[in-house]
Amino acid sequence: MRDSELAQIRQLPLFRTMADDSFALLMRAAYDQTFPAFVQLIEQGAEPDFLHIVVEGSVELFARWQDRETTMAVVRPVSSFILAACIKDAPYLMAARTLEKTRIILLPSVDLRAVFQTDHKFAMATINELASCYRSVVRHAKDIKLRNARERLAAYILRKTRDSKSASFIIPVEKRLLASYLGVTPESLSRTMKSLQEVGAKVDGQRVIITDRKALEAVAHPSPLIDGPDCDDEAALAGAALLDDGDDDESVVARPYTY
Amino acid sequence: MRDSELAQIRQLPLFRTMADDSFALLMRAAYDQTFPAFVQLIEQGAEPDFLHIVVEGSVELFARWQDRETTMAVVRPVSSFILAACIKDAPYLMAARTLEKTRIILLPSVDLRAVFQTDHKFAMATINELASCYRSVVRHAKDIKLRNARERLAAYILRKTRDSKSASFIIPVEKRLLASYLGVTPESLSRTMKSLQEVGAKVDGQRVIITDRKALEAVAHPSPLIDGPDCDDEAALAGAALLDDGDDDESVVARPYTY
DNA sequence: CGAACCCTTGACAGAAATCAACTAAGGTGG
DNA sequence: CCACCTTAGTTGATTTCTGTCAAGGGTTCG
Repeated sequence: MRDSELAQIRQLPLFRTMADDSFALLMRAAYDQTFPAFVQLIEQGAEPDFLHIVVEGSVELFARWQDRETTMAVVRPVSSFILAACIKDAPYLMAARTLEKTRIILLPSVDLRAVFQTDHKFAMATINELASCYRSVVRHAKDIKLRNARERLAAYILRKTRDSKSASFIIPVEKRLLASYLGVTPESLSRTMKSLQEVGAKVDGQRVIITDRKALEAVAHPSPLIDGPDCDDEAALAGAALLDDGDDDESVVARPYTY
Repeated sequence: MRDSELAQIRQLPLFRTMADDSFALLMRAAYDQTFPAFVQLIEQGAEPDFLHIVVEGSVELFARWQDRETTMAVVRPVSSFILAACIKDAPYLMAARTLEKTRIILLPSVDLRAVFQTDHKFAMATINELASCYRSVVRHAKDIKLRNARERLAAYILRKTRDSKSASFIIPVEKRLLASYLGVTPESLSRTMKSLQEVGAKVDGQRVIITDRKALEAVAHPSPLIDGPDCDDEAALAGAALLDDGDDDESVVARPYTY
């Protein structure tokens, strides 16, 4: 593995505080692999062999049931995913696939479990990571249960432009994926998007332009208790991730789901 | 606080493995309070002062947005809730109210944070607890996003009778609350319940009787990746909780949400 | 160029919410 | 003890939202 990646991983909140030799031990058996686009990395129900860390590219976490699928999150560099399954050594609840050519570091989960048995700092970091992830899913569940499709989309748009000066942004994923994340069909998303033109959001291809933020806010009623802290972008779908440690309600960007 | 409660709490997975003096320190400043029914214990957005442990009675965790409410979980003895908020020292994402006369132990969250800085065993237990809670919410989100109301209800009924010999059970909460948990209106639940008569589930007041389990399964397609491990009951809404440690996919009963 | 795929649009169907009325059970107070 | 009130639950009528099915436009890529 290249030193530059190693350094980058070392700076992740999860690994930053741990002892040098713990880190070395963890990385000793690590793999560094690059996958093409649209490769399924893990299947739900499988046993967790590795903690995954996205170094370049992006990964979709999704869930399947019968013939249906829903995307739960998109993980971007540099973040880990499926931490919880690795910790519990229990079957993955979600599946994962690359959305583009993606570079992943794979840490054997046995090593992971061994190391946080001995390295208290690492255990503390893990606690923080898990608590953040937990809160992320709770917010997602609240979003889905409390708002309708229109309100969710409006809220998403506001999240994506919250702390940027700009009144427009590029949807960072295929619209069908955004639809799935928001819990609607692509057709519904398309129509809903159109209907938002009357309340302040125009769409042009992958670009969304906010024409009336106040009006949008009147629809979405954004709340930090659903949309996350002010500083962060949509953790799950936007998320350039973060070398920053902070609390999920104070950091620059909250960590995406970890599963 | 009475010794019997103390012993019971000590046996919780979260506290069982920690050092005696850590436990004593944690309990030193603990309150033991009994609340009447329908008292709001915490409000969403508030700062977490105490980790709550339900000793007797039951507590609803719910979320609010605009004029809407949705119940996220019901916590029963002996379980803690709002662990994640206490750890992160970040605002509660959910509110909590008693559903009946309820006895609660309150542990100052500053003590909590202090103790797992020093007690590695406790940190490990916290990691396990959080990972379980995380997986619970993921399952809830999957349930909501992947199944429709009818399928969710059928799955709920199957969960409630999964490992019992009996073909019937008593709905442990008001139906309106169950409706909210399942993400539908009370009217919808009532109608959906009725519609399930044709596929194997009769309802008589608070009692649900399964007349054709196979037919119900054909609707619900129960899966451990949504409905939880075989051994457990619906963690959130059923949950007599558990002095058992186990992994959420192996224990007798998974721990409810912790927030 | 054609095939495949994403997105959009339209027409329609189905699911669930809303509004309203009614029943039944439990509690209160005369 | 009974009239009265409140509230949970049910049922019916209707609207609203969202999904489904089908078709067409636009892109990309081999």
